[in-house]
Amino acid sequence: MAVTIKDIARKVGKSITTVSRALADYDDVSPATRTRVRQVAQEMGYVPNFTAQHLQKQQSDTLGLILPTYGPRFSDPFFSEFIAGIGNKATLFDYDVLVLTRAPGESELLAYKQKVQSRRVDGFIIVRTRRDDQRINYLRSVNFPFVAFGRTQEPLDYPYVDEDSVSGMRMAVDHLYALGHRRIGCIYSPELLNFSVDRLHGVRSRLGELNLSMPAEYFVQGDLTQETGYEAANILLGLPEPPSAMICFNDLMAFGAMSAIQSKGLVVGKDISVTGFDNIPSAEYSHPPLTTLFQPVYQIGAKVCEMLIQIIRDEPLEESQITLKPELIIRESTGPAPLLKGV
Amino acid sequence: MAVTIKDIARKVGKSITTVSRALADYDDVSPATRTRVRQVAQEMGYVPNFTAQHLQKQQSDTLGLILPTYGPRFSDPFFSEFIAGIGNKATLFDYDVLVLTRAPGESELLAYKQKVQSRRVDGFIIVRTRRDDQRINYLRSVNFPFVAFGRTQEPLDYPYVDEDSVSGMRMAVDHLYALGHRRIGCIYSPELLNFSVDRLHGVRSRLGELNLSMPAEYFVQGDLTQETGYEAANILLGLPEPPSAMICFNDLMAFGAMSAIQSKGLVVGKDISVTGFDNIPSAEYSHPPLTTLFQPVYQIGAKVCEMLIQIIRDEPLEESQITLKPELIIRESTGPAPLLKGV
DNA sequence: TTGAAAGCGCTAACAC
DNA sequence: GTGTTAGCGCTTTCAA
Repeated sequence: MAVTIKDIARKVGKSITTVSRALADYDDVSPATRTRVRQVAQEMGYVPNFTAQHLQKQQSDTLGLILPTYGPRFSDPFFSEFIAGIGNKATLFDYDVLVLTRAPGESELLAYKQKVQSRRVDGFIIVRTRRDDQRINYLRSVNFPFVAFGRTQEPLDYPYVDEDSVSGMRMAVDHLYALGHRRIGCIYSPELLNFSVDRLHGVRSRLGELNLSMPAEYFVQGDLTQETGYEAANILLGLPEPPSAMICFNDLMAFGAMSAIQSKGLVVGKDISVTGFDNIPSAEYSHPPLTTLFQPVYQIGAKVCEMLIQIIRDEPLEESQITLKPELIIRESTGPAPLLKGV
Repeated sequence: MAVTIKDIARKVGKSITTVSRALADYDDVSPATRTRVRQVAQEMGYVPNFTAQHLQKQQSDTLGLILPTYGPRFSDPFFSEFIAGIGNKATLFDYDVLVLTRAPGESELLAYKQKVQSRRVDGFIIVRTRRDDQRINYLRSVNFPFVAFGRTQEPLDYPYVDEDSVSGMRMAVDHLYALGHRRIGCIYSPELLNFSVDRLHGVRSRLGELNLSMPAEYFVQGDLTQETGYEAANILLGLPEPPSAMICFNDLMAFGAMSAIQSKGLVVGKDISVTGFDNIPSAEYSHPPLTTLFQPVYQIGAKVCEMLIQIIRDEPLEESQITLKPELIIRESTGPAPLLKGV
């Protein structure tokens, strides 16, 4: 069985109190005792019992992350990178990360409540914020520590890191416009997600300023998977007058779109241009390499995690609402518009 | 502050013991008391304190998963799907999953030891087994519950789920052979990973039986990322006599390889054939769609999780060592060999 | 400098 | 059917 401070106390011939203090580096233990205790602890392979320690301290040193999973095939590289960012930073500060999976909705919210009330975690990281986000509403209402990746539609006062989707999308539009594209289609994501709305706004506002037409059928919704990107692109390609460029709301859908375009015998970056969002590692090695907006997901995960730990520890945040400018990475999936029309 | 059984006891006018028993559905509480207690608990929004409960029960109802992360850009869809499988199954059985990230090596092993000794988790799920796996050696040595996805080189007695890499690869070789390919290259993965060795063996053994030559330069190592798949394919393409087909040890590397081939103006499935392994969702929507070996990662995650819970609960396993036959999914990335040589 | 004792919130053996 | 009591492993007053 596991070694406890009792075992150490017995061996050293001191009380458990002394052992506890020696281990915790209190200054009221004699150096001799301290040394002896620590040595014996080492020898016996003592590791504090996590549960006991935390029952006493009334904290768990654990961060919660509830992944919004939809279907069973949940394979978005976005999340593994985000988890890596969180995990590595948490390790640095001696926190653990509890990862749950829930489909958005009632059971998801229940999981938040249950974890909060059972004191299972000290704080939450919220990912993929929704326009009106019940998770955030709840955590705010009970004043429980959390940091979100993303904003909500109403500007609320809570700590987050987000990218500036609007300006990102405006950059994408500008890039395509400069290449001569005048018919620009868009494969967007569910409007439940707040970034979808921002990105849509970015696309639409810039398109409008440039006096480009934006017929309703140029906007097709996907669900951020490669599959729906493929299908959406096929819909766009089937239009009487298909767009010469497609703005996709993430890289995965962009890959699907490229694939659909290529299946029709068209060349991406020549016949039809495609842009993505995220710049997942694959984006650099797709064919053709993908023009996309770089969002440092790993760093954002790390940052969000660090902020949360600071909040839990009651340390002041230098900045509690961070908005990052995405960077447009131009690769070969975008090129000059094939036929310049209406210039 | 959170409601405790003490609060309920006070309100109901009973002892905390009775409350505890009523809540736990013991049969020695009067129906009236039980009903009353439960109702009050409900009203007050009582949620048991996780830590206290588990200090007492000497278990954590938590499963550990330590992800072997290398660089910062850890974005393998394999893992998000695996996590989803584990997470959803764990939810079903009321377990939580603790996810850590560690680069393979000393600190990783230390994390295992630390979590075991602090009783932080009740069991571990091991992913991507190594040939001689220290994690497994350790957990076996301390007799701590775990289930692995994958085997080790020495057949050890521990519970696992694995795919039959050898026969999978033999199927891939056969498929290419039937298409007329005689020069078959291979983009493999680090031999530290046990499946790499198995897959290599599968490729080599079948190639040998078919009397096909396998020059050393036809075997290039990658690290399972798209990037290295791209680079490895370029090496193969630069050979004086490049292979007409490339067998890749996962889908991501296959995508990279396809991209490299296409960058050279060659057509995948016509000039050069490519196969993958995993069948991640993207495989169906790549261009061309990828011929690959299907490994049901989500289901494996779920299965491994379920087995672990059974072990923790001391329930008998119907089968403790499961080997799944991968299924060859033929798509357009493979086609007839361009020039039939040496037939 | 050290130890006894209380208590974190809960469960369970035992007595009534 | 219910309460008393002890105890899970640890931290932390308080007293010596």
